This record gives sequence, structure tokens and C-alpha cells, in this order.
Amino acid sequence: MKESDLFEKYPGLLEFYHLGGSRLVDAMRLITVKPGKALYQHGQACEHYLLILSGSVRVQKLSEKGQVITLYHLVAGRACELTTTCLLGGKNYPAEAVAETEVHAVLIPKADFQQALAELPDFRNFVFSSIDKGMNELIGLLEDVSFGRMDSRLARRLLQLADAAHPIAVTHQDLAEELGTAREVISRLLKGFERQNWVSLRRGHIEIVDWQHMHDLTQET
Amino acid sequence: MKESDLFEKYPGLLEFYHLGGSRLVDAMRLITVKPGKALYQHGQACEHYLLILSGSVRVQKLSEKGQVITLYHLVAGRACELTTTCLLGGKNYPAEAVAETEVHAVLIPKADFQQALAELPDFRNFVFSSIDKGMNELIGLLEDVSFGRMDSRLARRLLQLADAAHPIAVTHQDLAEELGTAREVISRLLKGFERQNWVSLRRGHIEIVDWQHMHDLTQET
DNA sequence: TTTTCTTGTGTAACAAAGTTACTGAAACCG
DNA sequence: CGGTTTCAGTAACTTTGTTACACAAGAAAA
Repeated sequence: MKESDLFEKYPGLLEFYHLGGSRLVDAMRLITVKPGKALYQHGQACEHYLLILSGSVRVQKLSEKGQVITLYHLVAGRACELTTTCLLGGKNYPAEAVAETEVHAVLIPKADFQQALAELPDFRNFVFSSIDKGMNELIGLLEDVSFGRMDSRLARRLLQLADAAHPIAVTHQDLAEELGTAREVISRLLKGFERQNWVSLRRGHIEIVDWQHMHDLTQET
Repeated sequence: MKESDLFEKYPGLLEFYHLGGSRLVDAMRLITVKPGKALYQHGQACEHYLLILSGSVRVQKLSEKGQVITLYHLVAGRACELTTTCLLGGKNYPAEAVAETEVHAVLIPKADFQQALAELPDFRNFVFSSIDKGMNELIGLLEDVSFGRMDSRLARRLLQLADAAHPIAVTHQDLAEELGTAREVISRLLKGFERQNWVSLRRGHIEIVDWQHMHDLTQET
């Protein structure tokens, strides 16, 4: 990939380059990850800063019992906040990242990242804003998990997915892992939605029929 | 308060001082907060780095319906990670902090904090480790809320509190807000514990009777 | 002291969500 | 085509959250 493409996807990087950040750009390594493959795993040491160029990554936490909850998704233009804090703190990853599609990403070795952080004020700002955003997102998720209704959370996720592609190609299991619940709960709720004629269900696919009601659900107390 | 006391409570600060961080120490402002008073509130702009010297602070998130969950507690020697990320990102506070006891703390104005962050590598390391720790703690809480049993979480909290003072002086409401649940749920669980003769209950006080069983509870699947 | 008020606790009845244990259907593959 | 894997449906039960009260303990006032 050419540098000009990188700059297009990361407008911020161009600035660093002009500020003397060519070393940063030189230190970048491009990687491609196949769908389903891990970008990093729980307990692994963190050696690189991670920026996504294309595709989609799911960052998730596994419990001992094998339950899953999705912390956030990484899409083009986004840095992985968990990676960043691990890098800053020198600890191991507390979660794992899995490619949802084919993913192109940029890795910056720890040492180069740290130097850039020390030397490039604008890079520093980019990194810090990203951390702040990640922390806020995590607190929002915690609030949602603690106090949100599951039907409301499910409806919100379905509308999100429908925004990208409709009908939605997703299994009940996928939705359960996104929301940190059991597959049976999702099946039960979806069946209820279908009985109300708000959605139509086929194996592996969900079509939203009554957009208004689905949207109303997301607003529920 | 004398600088020597500060250095005693924050061994790391002494190092910054020797490294030329006297400006940082000079910029510090000491504050005292009465129990029940807020150190900061939701939506407020973040203007200072925050270090606790003594006492205990509860950082909590409120839902629109007035439900509460405690994110973490700040005790002597700890910096508020939420404050730190807000300061880095320039956003407003997404939660609030309330003094649980009388609290002595140190404030460092945003500008001085940012300069110290840029100029003092050891201060940078301290701050970054703290952020990493906070992020990990938050993910742990999310896992606990998503997948942990409430009796297990309650037992863990009671043992924590008992460690500081026993019998424990706490209301059911306090425990509910700590764990992000309803008072009724806590009352129900505690009554169950009492029927098993694991605790003894008095208005405003809880005494642990069977430490072994309480500890076993925390280990539950 | 007795009365009044505030705060804390108990509990029942029901709703929502998580768990266990299956069943059977749809898609895939040889 | 048959066999295998993956996906979805459902019942029964447990745990947790919600609503709606009653009552009790301690503090404050009369």
C-alpha cells in the first residue's frame, strides 16, 4: 500500500509526516488478517500499536465459563484503545480481537510508538483522544449492560447491522455474543419480535419489517 | 501540608522532583472535601489532574432513571483514571466522584499536567500505568456485571468491607449502589445469608459469622 | 417521656433474563 | 442421496429486577 493511501485513511498521519514523523511512517508494518483469525489474544504481550485500515474487528472478553461479550468494534480509521493502553502500561492484553471480515491493518512497534508519543505532539493528541473515547465507550457499555433492557439493546444492534446491509446476515449466537447474553435469550426475544410482525426470521438472516416499532424499542425505559 | 509528606504518600513524586519536577510540585493545590460532597460531577469540564492523599472516594455512574453503579474507589496514593483520560481527551466527565469520608487530595492544573506529561518521562510512565490499570479494572467490572452471580459479588464486597472494619457499617442501599442493583435484591440475598447463619444483620450493620462459607460464595461459578 | 418523622428493612407478587436440557430443521458435504 | 454439522425453537426452572406496600428502629420534636 502506498503512503498516499495511508494518509487518505488517516488524515492525522499526514500531519505527523510533515512534522518529521517520517520515521513513524517508515516503522509501520502492514498486515492482512483473514476472517475469524485473531489479531491478538488474551494474556498475550502487547508489542505493537494497532490501526485498522479496512475491514472490521471485534474486540471481546471471554469469561472462564466461555461466555462472551463484545467490548467494541474496530473499523477503518480507528486505533485499538485496548492495545494503546496495554502498550502504555506495559501489561498483557486483557481481552482478544478477532477479524470479522478480511482486515488490513498497520502495526507500529512499541519502541517507535513510544518515541513518536514523546516527540510528536499531534500524534500524542490523536492517541490521547482515542484513549478517552475508548474509556467513554466502555463506561457506556457498562451502563447499558447494568441498566438497559435486553430487547432494547437487541433492537439497537439489529438497526446498526441493518444500516450496513439488509436483510441482516447474522446468527442468534453472534447476537448473543455481541450483547453478552445467551443464545436462547436472543431466540426468545426475536421470536417475540416476529410474532408482533416487527421482523421476519430465516436461518442465518433477519429482516426488519416494522422499522418504526424497532426504533421505538431502542428508546424504551 | 509539607512536601516531605507528599513525597511519603507518593514515592513516585519524589523522583519527578529530583528530575526537575519542582514546577509540578509547585503547581499542586491541596483540597479537602467533606463526606458526601462531590469532587466532580457528570458533564463537568475537567480542569485538573486528581491525586488522593487520604480518605476514600467513590466514582459512580448514574443512569437516567437514577440507578447507580460504582465504577471504582479511590484511596490514598491513587490517581483518578477517569480524570486522567478526560484531561488527555479534553472531554467532559462521564461520571461523578463523591467523597465517602473526609478526603484530602491534590489538584494539578491541566496546563501543568500536560507540560509535565510532555517533559517528565517518569511522570509519563506513572500516568500511563495508572490509565492501563483503570482500563483493566473497568473491563473486570464489566465481566463481573455481565457474568457474575449477585450473591457471589455481594459476598466479595462484604468481605472487602469487613477487611477494613468489622462489623460492617453499611446500608442495603449502599451495597445496591456499589453493585449496580436494587436495594430489594440486596435485602433478599442478605436475608438468605442470615437464614444460613452466615451473617447477622442489624439496622445499618452487618456482621460476618461464617467466614468460610462467605469466602466459598465468592468462588462460585 | 411520648409523639412524630425520617430512614432503613422485610416481603409478596410479578416480569425479565439466564440456565439446562432437549428437539427438530436447514444447510453443507461426501 | 444420506449423514453430519450448524442453527433455531421451546419448555421448565432459577435468578435477578420491579412494583407496591407494611413495618420497625432510631432521631428529633413536643
